[in-house]
Amino acid sequence: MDKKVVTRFAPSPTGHFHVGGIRSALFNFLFARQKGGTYILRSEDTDKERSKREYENEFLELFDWLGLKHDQFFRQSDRIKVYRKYLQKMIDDGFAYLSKETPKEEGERDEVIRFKNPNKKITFHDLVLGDITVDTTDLGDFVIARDMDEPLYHLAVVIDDFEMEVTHVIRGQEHAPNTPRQILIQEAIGAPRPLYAHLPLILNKERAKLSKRDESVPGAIEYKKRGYLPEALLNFMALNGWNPGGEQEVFTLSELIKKFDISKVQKGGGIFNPEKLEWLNKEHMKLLTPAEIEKNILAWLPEEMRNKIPKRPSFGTKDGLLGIIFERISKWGDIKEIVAKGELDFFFKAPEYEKEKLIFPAQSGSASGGKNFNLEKISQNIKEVINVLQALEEKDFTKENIKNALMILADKMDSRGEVLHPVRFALSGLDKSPDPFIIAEILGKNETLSRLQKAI
RNA sequence: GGCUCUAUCGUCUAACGGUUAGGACGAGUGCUUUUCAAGCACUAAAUUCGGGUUCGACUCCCGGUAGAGUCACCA
Repeated sequence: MDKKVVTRFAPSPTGHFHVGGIRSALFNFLFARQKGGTYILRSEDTDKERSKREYENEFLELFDWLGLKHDQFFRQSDRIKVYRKYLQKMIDDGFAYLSKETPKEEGERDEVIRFKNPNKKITFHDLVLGDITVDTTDLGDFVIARDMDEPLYHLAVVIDDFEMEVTHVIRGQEHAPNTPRQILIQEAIGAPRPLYAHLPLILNKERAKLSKRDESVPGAIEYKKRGYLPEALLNFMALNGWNPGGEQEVFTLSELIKKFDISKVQKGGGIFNPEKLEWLNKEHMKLLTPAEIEKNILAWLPEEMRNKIPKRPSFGTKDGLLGIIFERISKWGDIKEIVAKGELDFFFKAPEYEKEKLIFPAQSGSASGGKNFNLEKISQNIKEVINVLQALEEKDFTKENIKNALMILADKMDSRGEVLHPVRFALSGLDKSPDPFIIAEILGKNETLSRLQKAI
């Protein structure tokens, strides 16, 4: 029988968590879930100077939002006694020793604990990279602890993975060169060697590793703040450096759990592509139920709009107000942007505009152009529109009926824009807007007629 | 610089000795009852370079080149 799978993701709370870490966490999570194993989250805060609880809280919030639920949680600063025990044993067994030092930098001790390097070649098998051999002689007798109560990263990691019975160490490729020294420590404390899988790095546009200080790609929690969908982000991260083989690109978390295959992980690093994330997010939004979409759009709308929103019968449909907003965004946060640009204002109050703008703009390249039209002609057209719309009953004031009525008029003109544009502009006050029929329906008969009247 | 790793369209990737080298994002063009958005269709776009091995190489081997990572009393 195989041992029960145990994976772990071990971030250090020394800065804002970056998106690259999401994928490491995700792959550990996927692998454990798929194998019915355990997924451990471990906060590596042995560096007292730089570790901050606020950063830990940040990634805790992030994983909660993403739905990457861990089975166990550990904090290394809670385990100092454990490390001390192993440290003492290593010293007793001659694998480590106290070393007198001359401090080179401020804060450095004059006595540290060094690992007695046996200076040998270590070969380990990597599930992604294959066999890797490194001569550890270059490492020298490296420092494993400042003192008995201040272990350093490599020591703490090895002890924790051993005690927590971690079977698979899945982490970023930047750790690959460090692996041999961790193996050395394992051998010294008699720990079994876990299976390693070093993931390709996620790079920024400059092809450099994503880091906590990177400005070009925002910190992970930003994606929550900007209204991305957790599953979309996860889906996107999964597809950077891994691919199940088919042509499907949109996956839910449970599909990812089923399809994940560590042998299909890429070797080379991949650049983080924000446009693709944007597209994928929209794809996941389309998977939401109408009720979920309504709830989210309403939640992201400013309060004053939310309270005054015109709820026509068409409200929740593709051609209703929600539909209009939905097709213009690819993440919830975009709502704030279109609101800021004033693109929604006309639904809430009659637009102000210069009357000349009612004139259908001359088509570029068209010989006849729009010069023939003047305000009188436009005014005449709008009057006819009003007459036609008057005839519609309040209950029949729907997109289809309005369109049928107006198109008859529009088709009589040299160009449909001669009537369609002034109507659209009178209703919206914008050069670019949804089509006039939809706007009219959303506004309702009274408001539509009043705005047209005003235009005249 | 030493060590380690990597290399298919601009980007993410498929093809694990035999394909007109496929898909997606993005871009461009066009269509769709004015515009915008959305949608649809089409187009352009890649095997880093040399050598081998083989009937046949994106695929295997060697070398060059390029890129990345790592060499802390950080993780």
